[in-house]
Amino acid sequence: MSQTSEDRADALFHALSDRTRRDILRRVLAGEHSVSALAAKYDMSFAAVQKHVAVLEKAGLLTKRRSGREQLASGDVDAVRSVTSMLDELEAVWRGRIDRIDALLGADPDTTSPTAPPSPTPTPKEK
Amino acid sequence: MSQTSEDRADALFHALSDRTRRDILRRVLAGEHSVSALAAKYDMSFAAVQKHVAVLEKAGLLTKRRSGREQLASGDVDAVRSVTSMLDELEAVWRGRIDRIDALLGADPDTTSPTAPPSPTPTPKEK
DNA sequence: ACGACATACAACCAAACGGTTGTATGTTGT
DNA sequence: ACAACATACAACCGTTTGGTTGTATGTCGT
Repeated sequence: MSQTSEDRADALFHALSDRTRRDILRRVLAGEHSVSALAAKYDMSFAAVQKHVAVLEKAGLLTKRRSGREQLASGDVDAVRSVTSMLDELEAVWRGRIDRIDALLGADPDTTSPTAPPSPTPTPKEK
Repeated sequence: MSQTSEDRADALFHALSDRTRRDILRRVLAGEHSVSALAAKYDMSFAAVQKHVAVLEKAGLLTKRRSGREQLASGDVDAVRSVTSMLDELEAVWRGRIDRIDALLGADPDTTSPTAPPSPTPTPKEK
């Protein structure tokens, strides 16, 4: 029921734990790519790549947009940033200042990030 | 055989993809804990927790140090930072600043042209 | 209308994962 | 010496993962 931040973290880190998916993510962060354009880059079946794209999409790391018969995928940099902030939280624990573990989901105002755009809360989704 | 950076990324993200392991990592980043002290915190067998610790150790996220009959684990914040820098690299790709990353991508100048901002933003980077 | 293309999805399979119990080995305190 | 503790590790088991092939549906160009 409750979409805990841990559920989301599970999905994000799991999605990032495969090198093909990380590579796909790099490409779609650089620009839109259709699923078949992506599939052409890898030595595996189209269906396999399609599954990888689906994993990334469910984790919120990319979004798809239909254009005719193609499905164009683009990376969501905010999701990447949300992972970064989870790691920053770990680093904060290391420094000894355990702010509030449950503040990990968002609303973390005092983030000393050099390029901090005002888009904290990642896309809420269900699983 | 030297493990490639992708192998290392696989291990790091996989290690972080389990919530119990993330919780263990938080604890050992805050301070040293013996394996049995960690195991006492979770509703699972000692062996299960021991396996989680081993996964974190193989990924380089924690190190163990023997003290008598106990094995004291502490988190390695540098490993956490290395993950952060991987994500920063992804964000750099998103910004269009593909420094030497296209070499990692395989250097296929094919579908790369969509959103290419010619903005030479002198944002500082660290890795 | 039709064929080639783009995607979606089900069924299947081997391997890896996350857990268990059991056993072995070393360490500490009495 | 010995019992309790701390750890390591093997064997096993059900589920998930990452891949395959096959089939179905929708879209574009001619």
